Amino acid sequence: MLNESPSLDRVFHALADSTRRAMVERLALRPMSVSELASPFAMSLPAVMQHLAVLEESGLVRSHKAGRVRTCRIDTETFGLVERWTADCRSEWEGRLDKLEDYVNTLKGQQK
Amino acid sequence: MLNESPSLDRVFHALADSTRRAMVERLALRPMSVSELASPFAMSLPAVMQHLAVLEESGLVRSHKAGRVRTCRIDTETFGLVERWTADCRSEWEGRLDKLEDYVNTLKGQQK
DNA sequence: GGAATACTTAAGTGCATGCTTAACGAATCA
DNA sequence: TGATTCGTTAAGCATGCACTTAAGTATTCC
Repeated sequence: MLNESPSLDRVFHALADSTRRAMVERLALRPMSVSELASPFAMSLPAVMQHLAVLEESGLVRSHKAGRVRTCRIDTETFGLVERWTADCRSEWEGRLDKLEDYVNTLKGQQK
Repeated sequence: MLNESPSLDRVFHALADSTRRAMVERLALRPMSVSELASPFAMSLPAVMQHLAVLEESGLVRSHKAGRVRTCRIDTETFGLVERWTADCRSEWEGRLDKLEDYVNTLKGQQK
């Protein structure tokens, strides 16, 4: 299993906060400005900016500024990191279960 | 999108630490005792126990004790939570891109 | 029974995280 | 030009996290 720990640390940590996940869910609907993104959250704008910084450092979100407006969008490529890691773990485990099943079947065959 | 925040918080937080991810990767190979699980890590056993507690509370790992040995195994069902959430975000986003593409194609058609 | 094994609990420490308020900067509008 | 809007920076604070060491508690082995 390939070890991309530093970025996986960042990605999972970014997603471990429900405010940040809600921000990602909002940005999955469409790109939006910082203040529009912030509007449903009962916290100060600097707090939202800090969450946004965490999301950007993780690679889950990108943004660019035009005039005084910063527009944010999600970057689905980074979601691939998460999906790949979990799928790798799962397939390793399920492959093992299959081999175990084969082994049990072999034993059953020998008993006859 | 269904909001399973409390458990998603726990699951993502559990996976945000490289030691805990390495523990999960080890347990994906096969179930093992606490001390075997702990053996490759350069930290005290209590530290490993604390990581294990986080993993168990998240539902990613289960364990049971027989005699003085506690055996740990991963629970792939909980991985489904992660996979579902990320897939939901991705499909929401990609659905939007498709609709945008349709719209662009409509405009192109109108130009002719 | 006594020693070794396999965990478990408790308490403490230093650093990271998630906020806050209070300014400040820069683009747009009247 | 002056006011407003949109975002940014800085500083501070309470809480949480990832460890540590030290001292337990059951089991199993000899």
